[in-house]
Amino acid sequence: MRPNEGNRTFVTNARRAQIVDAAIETLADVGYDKASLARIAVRLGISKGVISYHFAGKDDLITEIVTQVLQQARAYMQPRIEAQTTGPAMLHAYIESNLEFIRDNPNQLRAIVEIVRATFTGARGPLSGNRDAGVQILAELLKRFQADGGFRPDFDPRSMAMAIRAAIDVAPARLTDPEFDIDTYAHEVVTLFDLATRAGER
Amino acid sequence: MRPNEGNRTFVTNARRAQIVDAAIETLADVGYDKASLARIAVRLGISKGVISYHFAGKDDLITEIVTQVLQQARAYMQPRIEAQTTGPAMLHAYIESNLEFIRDNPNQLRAIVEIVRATFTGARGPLSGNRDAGVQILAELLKRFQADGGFRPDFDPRSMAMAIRAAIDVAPARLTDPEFDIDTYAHEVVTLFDLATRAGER
Amino acid sequence: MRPNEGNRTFVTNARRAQIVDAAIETLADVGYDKASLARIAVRLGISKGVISYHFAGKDDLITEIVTQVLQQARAYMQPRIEAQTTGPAMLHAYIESNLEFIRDNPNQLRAIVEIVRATFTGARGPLSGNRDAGVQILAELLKRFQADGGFRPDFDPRSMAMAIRAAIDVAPARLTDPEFDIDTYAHEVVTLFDLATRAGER
Amino acid sequence: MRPNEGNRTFVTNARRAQIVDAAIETLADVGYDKASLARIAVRLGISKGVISYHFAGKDDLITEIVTQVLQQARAYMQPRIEAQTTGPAMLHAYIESNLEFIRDNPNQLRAIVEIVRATFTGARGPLSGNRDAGVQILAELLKRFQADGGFRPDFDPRSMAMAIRAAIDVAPARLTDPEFDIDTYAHEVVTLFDLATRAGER
DNA sequence: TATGAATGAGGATTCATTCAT
DNA sequence: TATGAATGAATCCTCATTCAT
Repeated sequence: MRPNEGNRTFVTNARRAQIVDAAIETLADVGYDKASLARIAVRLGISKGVISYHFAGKDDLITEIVTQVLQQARAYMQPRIEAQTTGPAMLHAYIESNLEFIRDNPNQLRAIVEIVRATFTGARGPLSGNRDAGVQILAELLKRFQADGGFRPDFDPRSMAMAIRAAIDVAPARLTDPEFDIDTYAHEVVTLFDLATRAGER
Repeated sequence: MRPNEGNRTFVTNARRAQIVDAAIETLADVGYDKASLARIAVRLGISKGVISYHFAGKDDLITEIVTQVLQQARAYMQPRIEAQTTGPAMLHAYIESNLEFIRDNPNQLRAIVEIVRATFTGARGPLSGNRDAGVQILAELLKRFQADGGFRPDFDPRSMAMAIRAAIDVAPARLTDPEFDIDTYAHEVVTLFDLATRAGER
Repeated sequence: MRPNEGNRTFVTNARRAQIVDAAIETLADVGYDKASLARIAVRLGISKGVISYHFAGKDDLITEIVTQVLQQARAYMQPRIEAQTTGPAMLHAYIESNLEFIRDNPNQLRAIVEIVRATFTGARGPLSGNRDAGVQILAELLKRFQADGGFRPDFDPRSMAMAIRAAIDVAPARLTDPEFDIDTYAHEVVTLFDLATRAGER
Repeated sequence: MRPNEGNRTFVTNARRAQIVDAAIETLADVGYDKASLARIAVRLGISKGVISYHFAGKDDLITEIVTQVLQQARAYMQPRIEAQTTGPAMLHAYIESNLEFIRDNPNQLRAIVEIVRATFTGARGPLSGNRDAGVQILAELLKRFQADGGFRPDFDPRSMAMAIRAAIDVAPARLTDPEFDIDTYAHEVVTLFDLATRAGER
């Protein structure tokens, strides 16, 4: 019998975590469609069946990864963002905490990006629901501070949010490039979107 | 015997073009990994073998798609960009012509994005070489006009180029969203990067 | 250590009975090949391992089901049949008690039929031995009363027994059909085989 | 590309027939659930993929078998049955032609019986629609001649049809039993149902 | 007694590719 | 040129069984 959510033993949770980790590394390594259960199992040195035992199916595993990483990301970033009181400070914190989290969890993020991208096309896969949740949340934040006068009033929050998220989401894939310095990039992106959103005399 | 590059007949070229078109539509429709040769062949109403006959393999077909689309894109955008003499005008033209080309050739671009994404990860696949050619070219342009004083001198061209390309490359996937208006987006992106790069007293 | 037949505790026997019941329901529900140990365990809310603990294997469980149901069936039908003294009365009792037992124990019988069917083919499985025990016993009965003059002397007892058993064994599967009335069917089958076996002037 | 029904080549049809034959033998040999595509392929000495190439899936293959065998059976039996003008003669022809066809095509019939039985349970599988077509058709025939006075008026046609079909359908599985003589059985079954349905003074 | 955990074989299906015609 | 045919590997998944606890 497969362990259902309610009552999982310690060992079960450890195995699940192990499998999730291996899956994340595999996704980061070889991409979504090459990240087969077999490959993940090999990386762990276990049988394919173990994964099937601990997860209802590939979708279940993928969902778990997304849930887990997003939760970690939220835990890291949310307090930093919500601590800010002005629009520019919020945006600064938003971009910086995002890119820092990416820097410190490159595989996790590469995996997520792989999943989102693979899932996005054709509305298939286990994510179909919350796919541009990220853009929407950021757009709401921008709109709020725009109303407060913290930003220039004449930009479209959704377009701006899309551009910001695009600038962030592109980072995980670049991390393998030795010429890419994510801290420099973070500083540049913060500055550019500060200039792009700042209220004031022109 | 398979026709080698040198001497291709008219029919051969027509078939190749046909197959490339069908492949582009399929990629745009169902994504990279579901875009099997079988699916492409069915869309054309031909046998799978035809594709194998005209292309050395799937990689060859993919490469051809990329080559062809990039060439079209270049043909459309390059004159417009090179007609400009100032940095801001060049950037305006760059962003606008990119997004216009995307608007007018959504399938081509979705296909390219699918290919890049699938190919990017793990340095495998037929694109491994020129993967951030786009970023590099744009970075060069920015650097040039930065030297001329057309842009503020203190941004990192490569980072800026990455952010710009990210904002552009995210568009094809959004085109299916009925709430997404690419013209509005184009205008917003032009404005935001104009503000972000503009030289001058602040 | 697995409990061997000799000394089984009360709890062990209770568990075995529980498992047998769940297995019967599962077999009746989803058929032989979909009746996996996992499904049976889920129906009981226990671990798969429990079944493996109490039974040497799937074959052992199946054998137990057959043994148990056949014993119940015999207990129900045998007295009724043996109480008769004439051929026609015996046959009447045989058919009627069989179909009544089926009516009152539909799941048990559906399970048995599933097992027999799956087992029968290819002489594999745990039943290979006593598979047409039913036909043989009935054939003996017919032969006996045929010798006594209770039936027409010129039918082949084995063929007749096969036809009778076929008419009976087909009933369990029909029970789910709302248009099928087993009491009507019982009456019809009794009549038809009465006519078919009756001795006498024609 | 898979050959669709419309335009099949000679070779394709030959292969399909070969596969259908091997599938029939396999079904007859080892039963429905053990009759995997792999096993069928091995019997033919071909790759599993060949079956997938010629048939859309297992269901497609099964459906083809059923269609083909039923068509052969109909072609053999229908003229014989329809040539009769009286009820008893019709029933005689029905039972006899059925059992002769079974005798001459034992594997085909064993396969069909396997499929029907496996499919029957739980309304799953590719046959769900026409499952007791056989009973219904026979019931109609009986009812017609009953109305004509060719049979005794007081039996229930559906119950009688069920019993007759049951007696017939049990034969294929018995064919492996060396003690079972299908011609004797046919004669006995004809006689018994003749007695059971015959109109007249009693 | 019972459980959770793991295994490895086997299930159907899809795929890119090859080859004879 | 084009096709149909076949291959074999890889996909995910389900299963009966075993074993340590």
